[in-house]
Amino acid sequence: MDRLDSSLIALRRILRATELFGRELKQVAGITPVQFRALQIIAETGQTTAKEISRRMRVSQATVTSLVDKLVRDGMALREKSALDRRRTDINITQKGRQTLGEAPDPLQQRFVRKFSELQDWEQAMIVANLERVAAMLDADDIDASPVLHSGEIKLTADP
Amino acid sequence: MDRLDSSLIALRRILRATELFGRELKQVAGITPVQFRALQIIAETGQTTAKEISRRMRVSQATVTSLVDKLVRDGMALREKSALDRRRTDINITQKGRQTLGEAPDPLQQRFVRKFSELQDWEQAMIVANLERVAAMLDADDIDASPVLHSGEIKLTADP
DNA sequence: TCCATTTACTTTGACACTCGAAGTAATATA
DNA sequence: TATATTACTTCGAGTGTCAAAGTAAATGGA
Repeated sequence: MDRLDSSLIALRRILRATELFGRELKQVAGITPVQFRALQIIAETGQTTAKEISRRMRVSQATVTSLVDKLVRDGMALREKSALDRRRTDINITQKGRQTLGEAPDPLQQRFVRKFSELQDWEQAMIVANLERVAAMLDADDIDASPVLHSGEIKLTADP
Repeated sequence: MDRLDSSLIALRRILRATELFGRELKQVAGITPVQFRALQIIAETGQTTAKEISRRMRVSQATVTSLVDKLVRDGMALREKSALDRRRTDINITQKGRQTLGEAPDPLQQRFVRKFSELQDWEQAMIVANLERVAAMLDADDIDASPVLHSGEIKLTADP
């Protein structure tokens, strides 16, 4: 088998691992990766707006509404009309939301973090360089993702 | 920013690129990545069974049924009772299905393939080694994916 | 041969993610 | 003030996914 095939297979394995992780998260923490990511965004500052989630996750506002519906339903978040601009709805994280975030295993990332940390310094550097190179080859180099291993989040480097 | 963050970000970029590719494919070719992958499996031998698709994509048979329903609805595939074993349903690809496969851009993979092919031999070897290492760190090393950049396909190394 | 088991697949009902289009409410602007 | 823009929700719809239950066919004893 040639190198190209090997590289594609390795990529697929990486994608597959994240997919399986999603199911794991759902089972263990009772929250889906997408909801988890939204909750993370809310948690960053304790509150945010639908618009902001929509922008950062790159999904429509309609999607955010249904997403937040579920978080509210499950007691992880609260909606509150903004006092400053009453068109806005501030979305706040609840105690339970924080707890879920804290307790959710994020097992894929933990696994990776643990193993990565055990590597020699030069090995880490090499892996980072190669991963970045692959990302660039996928033409994903116009985006700037956060250091969280989840579907959804994305930030344009030249964001307004 | 430390190396760990950098590596996670690079991984996220890779995941994100495949996600965006999925939407691109849907827009351009009118077929979703999952359906595309199923069609590819059918196309490999011209026909296959639901069981086989289920096994290779690692989804339940119920999912395969609804997936194939859509392919049949869209004229990409046909069901036909097997003559040998009448419990079975052979799923055949149609002319239109082949055409879709042929014309679908699969842009992410092409992009990657093109750029990867331009690399020096030793660079390719290094990237493969590093990707495989990362895949192993994600604990995905008990699986053996096919050289196709899509969600879904997966094959156990110790498949019966 | 006959019945129980296994195998292959479909149906049903359910949930999550996603969107576009249309609607509501509030702010900004000309 | 009238119009436009912004922020969000609602509604209707498509896709992916599964578990559980059902149907139909083959297989393997007794």
